[in-house]
Amino acid sequence: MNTLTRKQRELQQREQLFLDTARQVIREHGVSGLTMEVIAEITEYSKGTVYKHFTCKEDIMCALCADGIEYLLTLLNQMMNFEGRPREKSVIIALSYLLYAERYPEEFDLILAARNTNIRQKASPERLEASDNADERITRLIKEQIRAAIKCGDLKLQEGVTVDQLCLGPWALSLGMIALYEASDLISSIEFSPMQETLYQQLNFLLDGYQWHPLSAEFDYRKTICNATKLLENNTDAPSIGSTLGILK
Amino acid sequence: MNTLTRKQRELQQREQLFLDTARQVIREHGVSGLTMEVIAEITEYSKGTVYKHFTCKEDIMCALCADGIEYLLTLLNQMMNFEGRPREKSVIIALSYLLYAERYPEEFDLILAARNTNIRQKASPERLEASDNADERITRLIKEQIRAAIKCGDLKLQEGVTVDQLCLGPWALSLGMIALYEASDLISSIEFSPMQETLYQQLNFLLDGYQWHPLSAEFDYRKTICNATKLLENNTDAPSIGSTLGILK
DNA sequence: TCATAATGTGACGCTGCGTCAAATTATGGC
DNA sequence: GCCATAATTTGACGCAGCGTCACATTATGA
Repeated sequence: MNTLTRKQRELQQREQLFLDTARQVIREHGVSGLTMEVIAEITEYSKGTVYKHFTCKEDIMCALCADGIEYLLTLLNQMMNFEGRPREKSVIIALSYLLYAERYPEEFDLILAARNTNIRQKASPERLEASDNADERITRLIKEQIRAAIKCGDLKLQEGVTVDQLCLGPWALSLGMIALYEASDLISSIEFSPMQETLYQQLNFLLDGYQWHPLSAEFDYRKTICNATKLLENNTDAPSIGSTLGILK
Repeated sequence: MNTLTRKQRELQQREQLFLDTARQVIREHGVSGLTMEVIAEITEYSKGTVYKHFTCKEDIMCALCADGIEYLLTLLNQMMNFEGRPREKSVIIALSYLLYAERYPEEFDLILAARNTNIRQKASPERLEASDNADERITRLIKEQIRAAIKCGDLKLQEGVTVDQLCLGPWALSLGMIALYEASDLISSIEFSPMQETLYQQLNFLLDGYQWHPLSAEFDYRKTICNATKLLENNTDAPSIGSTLGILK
């Protein structure tokens, strides 16, 4: 029993090592620089061993993606403890997604890619489930805010509008905005203001449209953001995301 | 001179043939089913000839993407002739993007992929420019509506908000929503209502947030959509997108 | 009719994925 | 400590698909 758990621990550690290595490679050379060979070389294991953990490259990508969201969640959960109106918290959630993307654009490529049919078709069912799980936890967080807002009267569900749809709105807006900004060097027809600014503003418009109180005209969400951002920035650097080993500096 | 233009015409025709073939392959087998070999085989040319037209696979993907947007634009331009308030037209633009994605999900994968660094880095400068060009024309269309709305008093630009930012909002919302719905089978934590319904609703909220009149409570945009949708559906099937040859049914 | 230029071809080399038989290492009974 | 057996690790191998280029084919026009 003891032996077994030690083995399992070692396996888990190695898996984490592979993932950290993969993440590092992606940060340095982009998703296209990630190959199974490279992971094996850096970790000084063989390709075969890497394949004991992951069915294919796409499997690693999905795992990284889920891991990233998981990490975001730990940060968010910390932040959710502060006292504040539900709308404040919603804004923070949406923007933290963006902060993550701004800090690690290569990894955000992953988050977009992992929503792509071709990737998902190849990844193993277990990874997909893990990925789904991470998504679920993040949507739960958002939905909690919506429900809280409804409960305290800040928000009223209009006829024919569901909580799930309200959850999709800011999510889609953030995701789409990040995707567009990632490609902003390609899009010459738009003058791109700082992404944070634009998303903040559009998000306010959207939530104002929901009639989610306090409306942006009645409240200074900038202050909320400012505090939360500081909190996040202090934290993000600490450990390599998802790594308990800190092998990769 | 005459010979030269004939030659050029032939070249152009062949390029279109390659593109149509590639599109067809993607529709049938997804982006991952697209290989240079397959295109060569189907068209009964050799790989080398395909490479005379496109520098690499990513180059074809970018070209297809630009072509798709170009096609969307021709449809949109037709529709823009109807009498209507600027907000009506904006809603139509955003939703037609979605209709295109719903009809050809494989191709929408392309639109997402073409915004991805790894693809863009490989494509040729010329393709990127063509792609940028298509984007520009579509943003111009959106911005026209915004400016028209400002001019006729339906919309007032708030302090610190630019036309470009207002253009990014609905664009990001649509793009993000489509991306999320593409992955909806993976996301079990959300109950997905029909995508059109959700996007329509969220878009209304966003534009209401802009205080873009007439507000959704004051006007039935559903009717606008309904008419426009019919128009689009009749048209979309006619020619294979971008193809003047109609070789592929 | 033939020399020359333009165009098209597919065999080839390369990279990176994923596999699997063989080598290496760990385990546990004596 | 020794050996049989099981578990783990390895890297050579086969394969697919990309992109190239020397050669083959076709067009041009003198």
